[in-house]
Amino acid sequence: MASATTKQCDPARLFAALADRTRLRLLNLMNGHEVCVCYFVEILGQSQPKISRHLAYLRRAGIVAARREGRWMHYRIAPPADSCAAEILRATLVALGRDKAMQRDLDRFRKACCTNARVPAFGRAPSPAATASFASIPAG
Amino acid sequence: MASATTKQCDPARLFAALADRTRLRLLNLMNGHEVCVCYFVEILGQSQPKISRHLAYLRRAGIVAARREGRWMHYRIAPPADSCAAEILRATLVALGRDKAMQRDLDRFRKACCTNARVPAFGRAPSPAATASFASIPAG
DNA sequence: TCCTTGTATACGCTAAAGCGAATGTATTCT
DNA sequence: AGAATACATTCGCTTTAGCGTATACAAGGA
Repeated sequence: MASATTKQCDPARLFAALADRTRLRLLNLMNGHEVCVCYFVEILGQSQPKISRHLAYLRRAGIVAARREGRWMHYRIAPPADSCAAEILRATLVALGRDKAMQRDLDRFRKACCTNARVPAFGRAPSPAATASFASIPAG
Repeated sequence: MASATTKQCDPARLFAALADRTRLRLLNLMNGHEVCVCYFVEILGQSQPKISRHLAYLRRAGIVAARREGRWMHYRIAPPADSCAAEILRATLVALGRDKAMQRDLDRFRKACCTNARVPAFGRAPSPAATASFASIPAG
């Protein structure tokens, strides 16, 4: 209980975490889902270390949380303890939902989920599971 | 009218503008007021070029607007055209209002406004004028 | 145990951000 | 016109961020 005062409400840190397009794309994909790293790599078309580093960044910023399942790591959005930070993140996710490129990412994500077993890149990776979404986005 | 589609809704740019403590302090002071540069310099205790550069940054990001009055420049928060960006900015200002250091800045600002003519640093600078505030902050 | 798979981290590099100091520019005062 | 005031911009420097490449680690399968 010593660290109950979460103390991480420094807004500049939060904004620094959000000030990168790749990280915003990751957050957008995690909006409402718990996503495996291999999905990020496939959908964003970026190198695995790059994805991994940005996920670590988001994790250190207290925005996302991770869960291991065998060899796979699942990432999800973690509601910040500070209500103001949570509100900013919520507004951000809504804004991302309006971005064309972000919508295309989600389209590819949905398609990948359907054809999971058929896409070689995903191997035997478990399918993404739904989480509480911060902002409901009409699908298209 | 050719640039009616404001197009500047790139979230990463907005967050980059917000990802600096000095700029957040400036925005906080502008919340509800149109503020002269000399006030920023005095209250933040930072060099004038530094203040000026950060104000220029915020202006290029489309977050603040400036108005000249004789030798003085007044800066104010400019509501972003994009509603999502505006919402993020609003939430940000609310968050800043909870920050201790930001509250102290506002205290010093209010005190400076009262003793305007007596503080040498302000010379004959006009007093700040109220603007629509994005987030009402209880002065406690 | 060795090999493979999925992910994280370390390293070296390049580009960009932020800063202080100096200088430039616009406006007013005398 | 010349000096003073208020602010903006430039320059050189240091720090930091992001990237690709290579490597380390962790778990499962053979």
